[in-house]
Amino acid sequence: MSPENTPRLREPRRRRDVLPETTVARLPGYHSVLSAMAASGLATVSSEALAQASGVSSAMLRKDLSYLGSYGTRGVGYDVEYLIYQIARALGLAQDWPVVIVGAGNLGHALAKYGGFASRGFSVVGLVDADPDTVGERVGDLEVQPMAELEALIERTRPAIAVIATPAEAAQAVADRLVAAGVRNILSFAAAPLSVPADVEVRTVDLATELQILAFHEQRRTGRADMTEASA
Amino acid sequence: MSPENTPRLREPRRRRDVLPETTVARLPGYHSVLSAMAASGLATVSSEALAQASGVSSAMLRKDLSYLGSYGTRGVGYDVEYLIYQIARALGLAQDWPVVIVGAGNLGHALAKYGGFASRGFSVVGLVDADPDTVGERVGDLEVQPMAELEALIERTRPAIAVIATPAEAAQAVADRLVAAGVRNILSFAAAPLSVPADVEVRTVDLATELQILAFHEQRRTGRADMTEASA
DNA sequence: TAGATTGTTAATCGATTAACAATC
DNA sequence: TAGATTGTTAATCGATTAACAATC
Repeated sequence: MSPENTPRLREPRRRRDVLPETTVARLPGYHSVLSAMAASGLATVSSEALAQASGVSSAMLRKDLSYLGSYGTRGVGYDVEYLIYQIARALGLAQDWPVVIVGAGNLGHALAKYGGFASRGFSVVGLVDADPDTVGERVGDLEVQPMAELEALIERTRPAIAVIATPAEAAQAVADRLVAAGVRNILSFAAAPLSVPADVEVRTVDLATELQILAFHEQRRTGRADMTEASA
Repeated sequence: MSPENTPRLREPRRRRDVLPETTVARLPGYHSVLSAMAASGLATVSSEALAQASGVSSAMLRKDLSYLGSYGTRGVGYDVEYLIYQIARALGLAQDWPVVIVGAGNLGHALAKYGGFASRGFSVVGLVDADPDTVGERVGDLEVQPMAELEALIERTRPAIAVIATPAEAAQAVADRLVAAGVRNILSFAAAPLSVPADVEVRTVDLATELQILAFHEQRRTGRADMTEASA
């Protein structure tokens, strides 16, 4: 980035292409709703209708789309196909991204076979596990590789993303090896804060925490005596 | 705060026990870090040390904890055991929450067997699937029930939370049935916006979207020609 | 008392919502 | 032209960070 005309002093909003993280997180949803609309033959859609179908407000939708550019027509709405194309381009949906999964337990196993990835442009190209009993097992058309092969596997397949599906205790060590091997994007299912260099993107999905958050709401709703209830 | 002197007109911050959603989402992390500390014999911890280990700033940690009450000692720090107890109480970790899973495909299967739930107070008490070939299959010590049994299962087990692990197309219909049967907390893995009454809590985890967000960053990092790069 | 560290208030930052001028 | 709807600006809201007085 920054070809020859380097920014003068401090650039006011870095480049032009910085989408807020919250916007990026919503774009896949718009894309999938639009795809369904296109499949049902819809040619044009208003921000109101698309927002409704996506479960957001129309103001937020228009704001989100405005970061991509001006692809709507006032008084008319958005061309469905064209908007699909623009969102796909922004997200990098055009290409196929190779993914390596570390940990072939229940979750790693399920993720490797998960159809939802392939359909959205991700190919699981490798699956490794520390347990010798699991190594060699066939999962879909992959064979579980030994942990020792991790670096060689990354070297060979050059994954854009690595998924950590190991126990929490192993997660940091795995992350360190992934980073050292050149991986810059990690999706972790381990309930442990990962420490990585600033240029590495990490997203953590902790399934038990998700349930915990819901349990908290349930507890509040049913008014557990020790928590709420103290009013006269 | 305010035991008998109930707030006059509009209460300024609803009750007293409203934790910001962001705070609730971080409490499980603090709890697990503290548990590890307790296991290693640590009796007391400062906000600085706990924050560091949890991957947040000490200011944010203190703010989060202050919503629960004043459980630290100035000049000293927090008593590890006591803080564990208070967080557990706030989150509802004391009790065991029954969970029903709808959809016994790759993901539902893995979730039913996932050890991370049991260890955090959740018991999977039922697993249903629409596919007659899957019904009757044994998963852990559960047997996959037919979809028609959903209401009866809920009636019998009274789950605090239901997990939707069906294809996106089926998700809304499943949610409707869950809500009608009395479920008030839903964790959905289906990439579809669910429409539910206001008193129903829904959390959506879309695995493909998580990868998509990372792919976006990878694309930006490697500077795909069509996205950025247009400057003179 | 001197040093450490909490709990809280105020400042900052970012994201969402509302409103409307531009324009099809 | 009259009606519809975008793209954007300004207002609001909420969450994070900084700072520090209270207090162990």
